Amino acid sequence: MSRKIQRKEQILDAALHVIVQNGYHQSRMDDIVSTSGLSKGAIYWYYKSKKDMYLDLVNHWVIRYSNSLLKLPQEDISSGEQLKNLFETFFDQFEKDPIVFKALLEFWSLAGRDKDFKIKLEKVTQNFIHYIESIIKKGVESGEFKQVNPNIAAMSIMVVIEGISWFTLFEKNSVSAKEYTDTVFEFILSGLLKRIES
Amino acid sequence: MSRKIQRKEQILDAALHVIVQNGYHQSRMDDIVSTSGLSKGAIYWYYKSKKDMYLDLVNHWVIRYSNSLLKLPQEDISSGEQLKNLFETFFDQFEKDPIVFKALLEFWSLAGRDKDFKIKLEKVTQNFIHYIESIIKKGVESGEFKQVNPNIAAMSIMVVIEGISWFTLFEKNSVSAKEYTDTVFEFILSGLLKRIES
DNA sequence: TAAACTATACCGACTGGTCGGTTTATAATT
DNA sequence: AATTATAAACCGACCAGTCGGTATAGTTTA
Repeated sequence: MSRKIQRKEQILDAALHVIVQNGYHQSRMDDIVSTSGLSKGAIYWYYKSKKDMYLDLVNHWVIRYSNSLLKLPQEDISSGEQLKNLFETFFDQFEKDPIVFKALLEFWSLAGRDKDFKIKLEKVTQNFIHYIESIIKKGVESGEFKQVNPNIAAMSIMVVIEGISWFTLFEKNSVSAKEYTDTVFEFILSGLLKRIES
Repeated sequence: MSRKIQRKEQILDAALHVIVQNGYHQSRMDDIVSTSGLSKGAIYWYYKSKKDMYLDLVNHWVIRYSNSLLKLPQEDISSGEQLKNLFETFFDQFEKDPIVFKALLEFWSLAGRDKDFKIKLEKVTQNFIHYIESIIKKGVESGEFKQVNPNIAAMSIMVVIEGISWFTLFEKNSVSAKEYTDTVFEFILSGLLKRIES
C-alpha cells in the first residue's frame, strides 16, 4: 500500500471517530490532528478542506459496502432468502461497526442542507435500491412474490434498513436492534410472499 | 392568548424555520432575530440561551403531537384500522408540514451527542411507543393479531414512521412518501394479522 | 411605573485555513 | 559509495473572521 493511501486511511479513520463523537460542524480540524497523530499541515497536504476530507470519507465507506454486497450469493437461493441475507449483512455490520451507521445518520442530516453531500449520498442510494429491486423483480417473475411495484418496495426496504441507525440512539443492548431487524424482515416478507392457500 | 405565549410562539416559529434551513449549530441567533422580526434583546428576554430556546421548540411540538394522537378514535374500530389511522395521521402531518419532520431529524442527530436533547426525545419516544403498544396489545388480546411482542412491534412501527423523514431528502425521486407509507403499512399489517384459513 | 421591548456596540473564546520553514524520500551526479 | 539536488511530505504558530452572549441607553406598552 502506497504511503499516500496509508496516510489517507489514517486521516479518514480519525475523521470517522471525530464526526461520530462531535458531528460535522462541531468536529474541529484540531480534533483530527490529535486523533490522527498527524499535523495540521499533513492533513491539508492530503485534503484541501474539511469538506473535501469528509466527502472522501463517504466515498471510502461506499466502496466498502458495495464490495460486501457484491460478495453475497445471488444464485441457487430463493428471493426471500436473498432478502434475508441482505438484512443480516446490515445487521452484522451494525454489530461490528455501529459507528458507521451513526456517521451515516450525520451525513443524511447534512445532505438536507448541502448539495455536495446530497449528490454523494444519492449515488449510494441509487446503487443500493437497484440491488434490492433486482432481487424483488426476480421474486415476482418466479412467482415467489406478489405483483408488487419493485421500486416502491425496494425504497421501503431501504428506509427500513436505514432505520437501524436509530438504535445507536436508544443505546440499550444491541439485542433490540436484532429484534427490530428480525421483526421488520418478517413484516416485509409476509407482505411480499403469496398467501399459502390451505 | 397572553402576550408572553404569543411572543414565544413568534420566536419558536422563527426557530423552526431557521433550524430546518441551517441545522442547529449552523443556525445563528441573528437569523432568529431577522426571521422573527424581533430584537436580540427580546429573544434573550424570553430565553436564556440558544439551547434553552431550541429545547422549548421540541416541547412545543411534542405537545401538539400528543394532542393530535389523543384525538384519534379508540373505540368501535379494529386494531388494524387504528394502526391505519396512526399512519395516516403522520402522513397527513408530513404533507401539511414536512418542515417538522425535517426538524425532528435534526433533533435526533443532536440527541446522539447532547444529553439534554436526548432526554427530551426519549420522553417523546416513550409516550409514542406506549401508544402503539396499547393498540397492538388490544389486537393480540382480541385475537385479531398474532402473538407478537408488543414492545418490539411498536418500536419497529415507530422507526418505520420516523423513516418518513427521509422523504424530505428524496423529494425529486419517483417514489412518494404516500406510496412508502401505504407500502410499509401493508407489510406491517400482513405481518400482524393472523392468516386467514380458507 | 414596571415590564417588555428596540437598537447598537461590543467582548472574548473559538477555529478553518495559511504559510514560512524543516525534514525525509528519491533521483542524479561524481 | 558518497555527495548533492530536487521534490514531496510534514510541522505548528499565527491570522482573520465568526458568533453566542452581554451591556447599555433609550422607548413603548399594559
